Amino acid sequence: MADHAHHDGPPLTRNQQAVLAALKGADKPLTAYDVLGLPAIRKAGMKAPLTIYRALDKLIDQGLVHRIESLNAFVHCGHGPHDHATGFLICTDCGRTLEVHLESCETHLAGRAREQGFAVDNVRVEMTGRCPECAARAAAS
Amino acid sequence: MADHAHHDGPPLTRNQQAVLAALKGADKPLTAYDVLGLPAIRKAGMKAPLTIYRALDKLIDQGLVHRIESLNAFVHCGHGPHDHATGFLICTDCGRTLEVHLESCETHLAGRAREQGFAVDNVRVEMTGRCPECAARAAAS
DNA sequence: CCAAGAATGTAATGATATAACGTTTATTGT
DNA sequence: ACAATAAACGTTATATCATTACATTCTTGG
Repeated sequence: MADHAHHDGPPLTRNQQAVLAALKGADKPLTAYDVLGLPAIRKAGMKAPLTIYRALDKLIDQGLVHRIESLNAFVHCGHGPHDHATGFLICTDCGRTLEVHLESCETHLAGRAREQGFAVDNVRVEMTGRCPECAARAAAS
Repeated sequence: MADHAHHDGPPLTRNQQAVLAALKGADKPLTAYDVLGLPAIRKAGMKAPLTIYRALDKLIDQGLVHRIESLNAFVHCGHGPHDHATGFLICTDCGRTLEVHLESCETHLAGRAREQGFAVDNVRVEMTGRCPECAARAAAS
């Protein structure tokens, strides 16, 4: 099996692979400096923030990683590349995020924009709240 | 007329008034350091970033100002305080933003979250693209 | 007035992100 | 294969965004 099973962009470089693997292995979004601090990343020889940001930029271009604006953090896109808008559910208790696809909503949102004469390129939705586990734990207490 | 016509929260302090006035006078979102650099702000005696951030925090609490996450910038809420979600249309050419209300969309978005067992507190939507003026200018060239 | 809480001032620092420049590695055309 | 080009990378410094810590002043209710 190729090292880019769901992916038809250019093959990933060593640095890009290392950063993508780091995000895949994390259970929540990581900042660039979080990534930089990981042993596996240091082992791969990456030691400057710019190295991480460059890899992240490419991964984002290819749709393999998303940036969570309100956290200044990055998360692996579990659904593989896709072209419709995505939303993120961010748990304020545990910090984990869930990605939701917004096929239908996107049309609606972009429509609200078009009413204003605005030509939309990109839609980002971030919602904070409690994930099922944390909501349950809070209810139990 | 009182100095808080559409507003029933606590009266604004001098610093808060100065920062709010700065944002009202700007034609696009300002960063905290943009605000700090304004002559009117220096005249008001504010000279440290923290002073600006503290005022912004209070204004945001009261719904008079919104933070645009993807710009790390702040904008006056032209609609007065409100409790439904808002979206921002951010022009990538001129940097101006338009605020749109998402009464109907919010339900939809929160519904997508609820499907996942997620209890949503807060919804933020940011869309990038071209404003009517910049789209027209681009088409003309 | 006086105590309590909120807001502010000041300095230092922490956290996030990019610029500038040179070198190395990969790709492409011939 | 080889040179030309482009992409990625390394290194250092720096720019940009935000908070901690602690002392002081202002406001407000008793």
